[in-house]
Amino acid sequence: MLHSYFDGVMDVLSSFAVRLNNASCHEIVPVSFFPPSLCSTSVELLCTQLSAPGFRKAAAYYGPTPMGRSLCCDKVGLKKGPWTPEEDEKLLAHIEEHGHGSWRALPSKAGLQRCGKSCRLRWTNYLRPDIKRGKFSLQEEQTIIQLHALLGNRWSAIATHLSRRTDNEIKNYWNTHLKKRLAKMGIDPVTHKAASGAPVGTADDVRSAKAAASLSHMAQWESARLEAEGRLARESTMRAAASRPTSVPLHPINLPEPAASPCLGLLQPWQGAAKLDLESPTSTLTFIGNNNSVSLGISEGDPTTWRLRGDDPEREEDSARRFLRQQQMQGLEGAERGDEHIIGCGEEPWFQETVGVGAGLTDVLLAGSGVGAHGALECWGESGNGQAEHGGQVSGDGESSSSYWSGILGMVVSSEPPFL
DNA sequence: AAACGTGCCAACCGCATCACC
DNA sequence: TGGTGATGCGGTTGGCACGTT
Repeated sequence: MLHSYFDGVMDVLSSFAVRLNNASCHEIVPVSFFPPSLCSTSVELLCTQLSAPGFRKAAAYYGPTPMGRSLCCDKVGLKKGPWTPEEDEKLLAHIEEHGHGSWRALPSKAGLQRCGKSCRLRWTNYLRPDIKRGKFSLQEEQTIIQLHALLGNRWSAIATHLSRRTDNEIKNYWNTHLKKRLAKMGIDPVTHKAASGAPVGTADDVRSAKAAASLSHMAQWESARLEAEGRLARESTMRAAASRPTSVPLHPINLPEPAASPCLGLLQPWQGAAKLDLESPTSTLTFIGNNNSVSLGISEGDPTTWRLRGDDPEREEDSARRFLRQQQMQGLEGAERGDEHIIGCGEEPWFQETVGVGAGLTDVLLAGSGVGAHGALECWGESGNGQAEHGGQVSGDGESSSSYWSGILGMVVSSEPPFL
């Protein structure tokens, strides 16, 4: 049995005359490849044969293992670990010239002894030219916390709200910094609830309850808004496509892959929605309470400005009216009292211009809770190194960092996970 | 100076989902 | 419609850097 098995292995390997150098036995054949009953001497003997010219790394192409599971290309024979500058250079040069195309095919084309998966990761998490690196700003931190409260560990969705940050970077930052800080403050970083017995929430239960209600409502609000937006976006796209010459792109042509809409990104995890075919870096929704006039729009900031706002006022108003009715039925006051709620990426220039520094999701989250302005916005002051991060309502009186976290605390305390 | 502990982050792994046939 | 390969995503790990003892 054993004999025939390894005969089979050798036959298969023989069919691949892959000549590669400098690979040790265990680099070309995974340990799991061998039956546990095989003694180490036999393994070494077999390895010696496998290491012979013509057999090296051929196991990478071998099919089912004795366990019946096919081997992934990156399990065997290919280089792992940190990337060298030379490899980076090769990968960059190849992608700049040809694009990445099929990641699986890329390594051989680029002359890299890596699997496609590794190349993709290296590109998306490190080499991509539009990646922002370095210290996270307070605003980015706040955005991450807010979105995490809404989305949970959906790092890719969160990353779409933090332009130029990768999901991996955000995930790492959360795990190494933010989670610990929340935990220190007595907040469960998973549920964003006050941990039992923690000092959090003892000051003002009513306020906490309102914050929870606000956050929960926020999720519902966003869901309804996105539903309307998604429909509008699809319709607008179709209209735009029908009326626009085909040579006029929606997106800058030099963008290889337009960034997915953050807000549309939110929609998917919440509603399990299918992919929408419209991308924009944000969307805005404005309610003006007195006359129930509503504008629902999707806009994209510079340099690629195209607006759907007002494309079809009747339809937009219909969507928003329905949403307003829904909110009224839920006893929501915020949408009716003239507040302007705009959700988006707080760090984006368009966002700053539209709603002012420091506003945005936080406002919405805190609207009606009594926490808002003093809870979170005023405390956006200084980062750890003392550098002013935001021009908004910085207290400037030394509260800065601590009050910032107090604001976060007020926001997330006792909140319920959305849509569960 | 050495040993040890901790923080950090790039990279890996496995599963889920998508796309294509 | 099911199968298969490609890709995306989130959890986890390995190893380096730095601080502490």
